[in-house]
Amino acid sequence: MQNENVSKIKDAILRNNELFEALAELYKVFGDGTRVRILCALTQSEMNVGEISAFLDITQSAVSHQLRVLKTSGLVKSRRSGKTMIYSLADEHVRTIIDCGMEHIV
Amino acid sequence: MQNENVSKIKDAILRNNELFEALAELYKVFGDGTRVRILCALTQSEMNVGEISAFLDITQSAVSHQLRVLKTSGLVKSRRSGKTMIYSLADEHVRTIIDCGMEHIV
DNA sequence: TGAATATGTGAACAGTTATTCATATTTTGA
DNA sequence: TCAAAATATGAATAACTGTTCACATATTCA
Repeated sequence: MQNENVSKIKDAILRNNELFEALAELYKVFGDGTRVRILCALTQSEMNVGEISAFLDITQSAVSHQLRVLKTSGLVKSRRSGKTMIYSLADEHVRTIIDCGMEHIV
Repeated sequence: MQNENVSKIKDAILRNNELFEALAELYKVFGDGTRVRILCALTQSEMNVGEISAFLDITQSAVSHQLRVLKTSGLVKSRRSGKTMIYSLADEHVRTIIDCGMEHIV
């Protein structure tokens, strides 16, 4: 009886699309080479847009567009420093998720 | 001098697109609601195509298409049992990656 | 203030992708 | 062997996404 309820709860959770959609949305952000490279660069140190652009050899515009995606999804944060905007990882989860994926690849 | 070399190595790695492209490819697979739901369903127990289709209320064809993606990318494996094909998670990494993402959401 | 530098943004285009529909393939059981 | 059941697959369509280009915005410093 207890087990039956637990099972029902599990089913209810599994049928709940919202949570999985949110999970998929998160991974979707990681599912782009440019964004992953930006995130990985930021695991080393914070950088401004120009530095990211030069370091990864990606157009400034493309970097800016992707930084917006990353910021909107809460993976990076930014602060202004004079004329430049300095970006950094929003929290440690980002590092963890990257490591987690790397673990599977290597 | 040692630090300089380490730094150069880090740079070399960071500039290496292939690894990050592979990482992005992996996450791209998780970046779809249907696939995530299938994977999550399989964390509970192995299932055949019809069961997955009924359980998640997704067209048999759509499930089959996505299972192929999941299998090609090494996230699920399958075995035949009579007329049905039973799918299950390929390894524990899948569970770990899902948990890792969930951790960030909740 | 105004030029220069750094970054953000909108539109457009090209490429990718997920679903559906129809149909092919494979296996079982009579 | 043949019909039925289960799964796979190819083509087509619709929707989404990343980059580029041109330009807007914002900040510094002379």
